[in-house]
Amino acid sequence: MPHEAQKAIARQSLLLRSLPDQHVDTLLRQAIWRQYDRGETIFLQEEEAKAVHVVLAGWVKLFRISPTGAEAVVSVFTRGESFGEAVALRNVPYPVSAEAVSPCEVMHIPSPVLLSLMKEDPEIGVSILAATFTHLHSLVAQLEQLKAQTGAQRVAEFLLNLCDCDSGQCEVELPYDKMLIAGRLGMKPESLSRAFSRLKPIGVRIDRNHAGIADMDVLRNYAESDPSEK
Amino acid sequence: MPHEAQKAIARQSLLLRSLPDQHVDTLLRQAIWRQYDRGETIFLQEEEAKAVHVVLAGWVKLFRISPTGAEAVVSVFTRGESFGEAVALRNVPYPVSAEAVSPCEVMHIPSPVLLSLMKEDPEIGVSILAATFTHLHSLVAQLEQLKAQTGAQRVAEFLLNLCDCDSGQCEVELPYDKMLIAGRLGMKPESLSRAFSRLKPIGVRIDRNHAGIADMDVLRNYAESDPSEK
DNA sequence: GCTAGGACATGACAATTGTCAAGTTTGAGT
DNA sequence: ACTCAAACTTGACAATTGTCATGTCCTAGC
Repeated sequence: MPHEAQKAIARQSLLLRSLPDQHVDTLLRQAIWRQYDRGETIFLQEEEAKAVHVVLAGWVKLFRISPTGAEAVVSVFTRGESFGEAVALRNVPYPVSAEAVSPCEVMHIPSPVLLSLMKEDPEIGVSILAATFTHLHSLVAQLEQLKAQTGAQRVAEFLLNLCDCDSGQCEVELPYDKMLIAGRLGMKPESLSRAFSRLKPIGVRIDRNHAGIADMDVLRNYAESDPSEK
Repeated sequence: MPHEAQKAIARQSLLLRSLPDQHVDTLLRQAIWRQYDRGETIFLQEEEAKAVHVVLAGWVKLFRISPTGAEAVVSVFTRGESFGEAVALRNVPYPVSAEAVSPCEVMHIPSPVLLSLMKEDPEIGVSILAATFTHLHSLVAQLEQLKAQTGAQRVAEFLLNLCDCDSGQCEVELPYDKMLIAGRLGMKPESLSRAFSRLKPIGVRIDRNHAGIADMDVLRNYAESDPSEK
């Protein structure tokens, strides 16, 4: 039972925004609208994909549990972002699990609905590819970060991506748990704490309540400088 | 001027093998067939994508140069594998560069050809999504490795994926430079050397000529065990 | 056959990160 | 207001990895 506001968010999502209104209406009409509590599972790794998911509110994490039991966070999505496109259209098992990390509203588009619409208009395929490419690109960026930057530099880049403004002093508010941030950046919570300590000398001040300020230019310079110069 | 053998390899690629023969013929007829020397660039990061690429022979690496100048290897492709699908169909710039790391034969399918065929048959879109999903999946697997495994464990998994057999003693042949393997696994060449040393006690013996043997079961057990137990 | 350069191995050392073990802070529930 | 658990910080220590330097092996080119 979606509100108009929720529909508006869905329409603005990368997945749907370039499609003709008529198709979007069709999809929204047949979508499933659900709420999730913090910690609730949306789907599990190896489960077969039956829908594409669009986050309308809150935060959702995608993660993998390795054979050793360690959790690796793959990505974290919020309002207007979608995931599971490539998997849903092929009836293959999810390579990751999805869990709400805050109270969430999520729209599910059943894959048969998407597939049948795609047969009518191949443009749908392009939209799905667009969303999938965005994910590919963000994974590639993450790989580069992990392979070529230190922990503190990854934190600096994470803060940069959080802010709307792109230069000068900026207010920052961490969107979720530091434990989750640590996972997302591929480190232990203790290392994240130390990374924040290292950023203090360059003017980053974020207290326990997860808010603070930082200078974007200084951060960018730090993130892009050679690790061996420090 | 493709040989029949090359065409056969192209037909077996993940990208084309599930398409009707008629479409494959159309694509092969309009494809561009090229050779590359070791070290030659196939395309550069930020360049606009004009084609999808299918490797017919040799090895191609995709990599990014970070702002600091460090190179991060994203993936390495060989015979029957394709790349650039999601980018080519959207006229966006490549997020990575591509370079031949051995003498190569590569087939290029111009994106307009693919796009126009896709309008006739949406099934093409599904094939492209299939290939794109494979890349997504492999990037996710790589992220998990980097975030949850030690260097030596990543090497063990790399060796596992090289072999056809899945248990017992196996012959292994490293497909390319150790420098490149190190990049692919997110470490320095020196660390790779040390990782190989650590695998010696569990029966992995690979000499300078890049060939040797290893026990798959022992390797799998090593790769999946908790790093802290060692 | 000789030579030069690149790939690779190894040792010593420094920097980074994980691990373990305290302590503090915070917030939800009583 | 009190309590408890979880999130977070910090310190000490160990393990891993990067860096630098050196030496060996292999190969392409002369």
